[in-house]
Amino acid sequence: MTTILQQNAYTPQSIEAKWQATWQAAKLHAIDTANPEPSGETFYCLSMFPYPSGRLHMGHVRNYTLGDVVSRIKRMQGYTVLQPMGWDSFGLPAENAAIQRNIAPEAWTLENIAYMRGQLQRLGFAYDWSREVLTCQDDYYRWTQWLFLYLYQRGLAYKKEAPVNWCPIDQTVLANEQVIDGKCWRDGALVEKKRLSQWFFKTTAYADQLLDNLETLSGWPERVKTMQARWIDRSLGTEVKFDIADSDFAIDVYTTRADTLMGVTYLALAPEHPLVAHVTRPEHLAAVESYQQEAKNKSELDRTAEGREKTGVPLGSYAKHPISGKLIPIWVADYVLADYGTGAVMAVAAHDERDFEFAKKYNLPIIEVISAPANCDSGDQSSLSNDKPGAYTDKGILINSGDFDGLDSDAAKEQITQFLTARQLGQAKVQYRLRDWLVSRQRFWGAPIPIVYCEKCGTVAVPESELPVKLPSAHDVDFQAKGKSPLASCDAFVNTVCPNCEGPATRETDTMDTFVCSSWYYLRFVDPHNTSQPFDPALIARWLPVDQYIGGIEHAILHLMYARFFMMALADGGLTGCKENQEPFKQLLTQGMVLKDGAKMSKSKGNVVDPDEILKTYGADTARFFILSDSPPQADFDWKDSGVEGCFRFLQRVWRVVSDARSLVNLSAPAPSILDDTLTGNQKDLLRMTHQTIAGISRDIEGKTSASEPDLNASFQFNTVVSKLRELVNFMSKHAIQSEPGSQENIDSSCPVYSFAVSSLLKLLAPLCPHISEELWHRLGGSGFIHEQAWPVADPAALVAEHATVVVQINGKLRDQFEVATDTPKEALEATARLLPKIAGLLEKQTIVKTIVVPNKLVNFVVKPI
RNA sequence: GCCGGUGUGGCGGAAUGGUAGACGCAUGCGACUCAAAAUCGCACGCAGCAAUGCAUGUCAGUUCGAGUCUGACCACCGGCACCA
Repeated sequence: MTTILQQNAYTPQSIEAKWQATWQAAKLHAIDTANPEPSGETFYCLSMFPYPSGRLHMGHVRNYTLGDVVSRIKRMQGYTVLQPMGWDSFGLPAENAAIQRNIAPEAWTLENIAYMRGQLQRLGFAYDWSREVLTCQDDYYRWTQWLFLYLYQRGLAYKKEAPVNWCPIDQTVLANEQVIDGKCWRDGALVEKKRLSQWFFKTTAYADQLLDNLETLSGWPERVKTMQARWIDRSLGTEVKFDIADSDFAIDVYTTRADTLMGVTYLALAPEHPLVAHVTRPEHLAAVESYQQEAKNKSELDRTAEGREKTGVPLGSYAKHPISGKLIPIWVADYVLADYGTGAVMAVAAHDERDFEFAKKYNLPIIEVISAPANCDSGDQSSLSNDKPGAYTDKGILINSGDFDGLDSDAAKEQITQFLTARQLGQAKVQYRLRDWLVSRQRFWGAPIPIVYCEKCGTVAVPESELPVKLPSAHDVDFQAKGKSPLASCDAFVNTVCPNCEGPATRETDTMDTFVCSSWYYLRFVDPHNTSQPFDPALIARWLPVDQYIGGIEHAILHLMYARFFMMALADGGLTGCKENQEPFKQLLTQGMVLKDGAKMSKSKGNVVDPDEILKTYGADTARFFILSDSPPQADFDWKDSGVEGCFRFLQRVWRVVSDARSLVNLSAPAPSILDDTLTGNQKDLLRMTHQTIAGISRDIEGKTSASEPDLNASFQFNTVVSKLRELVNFMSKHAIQSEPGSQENIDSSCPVYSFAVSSLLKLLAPLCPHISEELWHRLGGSGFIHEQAWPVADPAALVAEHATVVVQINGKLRDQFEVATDTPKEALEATARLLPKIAGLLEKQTIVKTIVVPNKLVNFVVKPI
């Protein structure tokens, strides 16, 4: 039995648990993706699923609150909303726990998931838990393996030996995208280069599509698109072949400046270039080899350090210029990167800063072939001086270039490329910075790569019927195996029979990068229990792309590009329902970080806020309300304990304002009309205020659009939603009294206007604070769940105020103001303004040049002295 | 260096080209209370007793009117960086 006292106090903990259980029992958030409501449109709202690290942090709370509010609003607006949740549950920390604490990775992972799932439930998120997926379970990773084979069969997965990034701490290779400033993205260890045979996904096959499609993603933040574009970095240039004198070899170089071809004075090869060994003159061999060794010993970071002095040694051999036939010395220099272009460059010292620096240092000739256009006075016009401070790198007019003299750079690029192509000395070439995605990992806790090596048949794909290739038990592997996958230590796993010839064979022992698992989870959520295929393409056609995706900016390149690659590759095989369905995420919101008192939360600083503590003290509604309040979602959010207090106070006020009047409020009463003349002035004011709040909040959640330049990035302005809810509650608590009749000043709580205000408030608050609004809704006798109610719609007639404050300006400066009835004619406004004593005084001895009148807003007198 | 973003009180932040600082936090004063907490009320950009003046990173421009539009610059944050 609850006592009167308890009924009157706001005790979030008991309310929240009760409603969470009730909603779950009523399957309020479960949907059938195969049969969405016939009437409603679908809306797929997805937050990036978490890695089960142990417990939620405030970044999760912010991410998932944003997604939950969007989902709940869309549902009230009539959409069939899919909001699933799952776990990105393969990964290294589980393995480290196994090593350090002797817990099996699976046990550690499942324990964390159980705890974190409980936290998500206590926060009241409206997930359809029947769709939960764990990427580490074989009913999921069997399809990750299936998709690997799908890519393999389409030539998009291949194995090759290549210099790869090796992290000495994680004891595994890394993708290019996982190396930041030469260091491992996870632990900051200096990455080493190793030559290994590894599996790659051919992301470069989609380089153009990944780049070009960015333009269609109008719902993505500009900075994410820019980051991806620069990562892919397409450049259009020319490959030029240089024959080597007295040799059968030729060196291909890549250049974007074919117009400078006649200015080439040497060639430079990367130390790793395979031809170095073949074209070095015997007398130079010792010096070249020692230079190569030196380069090898330097770390990636050292080699690319900013402002480093360029070095190199000559090979003693010469190349023939493809047009002039002149002999050009060949050098090896470590400023040339082995893995961009052809690993060799034609050096044009006069027009490239790096080549210029190198030529100066080693006294190589500098030939100017581009002069600044005549109408451009920036460049140094005096020709061939030896003491130029630097290279002229802009476009210009060709000189010293024989038949090409006088052309401008753009025309020259084209004509020189044509000239070379006709003689088979070169060709136009597109070059990307993007590399193929290295997906092999020498780790245990990941999806095994479903490949078998047979002595007779070679590399053989595991047949679909034999999937999943299951991970062995953690007891049977040695996690400490250095430099190779722990799976290689498990004979029972390694030794198998060839699916082709049934002869002895061994399994691939590497597992897949966990980013492979997370590249397709948004597809599985639509059809999570399918046992015959990863997902039904017909369902994908209906639900994809994800309407709203929400997550951290740290995935701007990694996850978001891999997922786009997957979707494109699947679209080409018809697995996404139709070929056009090739982008996974229509709208993307990248939320800012959660800070504490202006600083990044970190364990070492001891300023981490634990969501559990907040839940215990204030409840989920307060936590949700606060994290939505102070900053727009894209900006960083500063967690302040006093701010949480303020939000808790606010919800207590809502509780009081609503429940004080609960016997008088009638939620089923029809909404009063603003035209009803029996309403008092104050009642009309509250009615207008309520409609204005509905209109304002509805606008804030649709994203900003200005008439002149629609901002297509829908931004959810939940911080201003919070402000508007506070204003409405302020207004209500100021004007409401409890059934004290006869007062004209205040609003009787029993009047229909008050009931309307209360029901609107609860509906507007429901997506943000689902528990308190549900509780109050029921206490006031509302029918059904509040989350099933229709989103309120503002009455345009009630948005017009009765009075307007008109501002009077003189020469644009504010001088006075007055109140008038709305829509008072211009002439009357001007006349009234002139007669204001203050204005009249100021207008003396002035000539009015012009008067601007904006109805309901202002009167501006433009004056000058007589 | 290149690319992107952001600059508004003590703080987080509001402002369809039309009253800059909504809403909140912090602070101060007052009411209630034996007292405290809670709650409620008032004040709160800067200078000034006031009238008033000055204020949205800086400098120009457009406009009757600019935080908002245009141009140049500065600062900070983020991404990439010897990419030929």
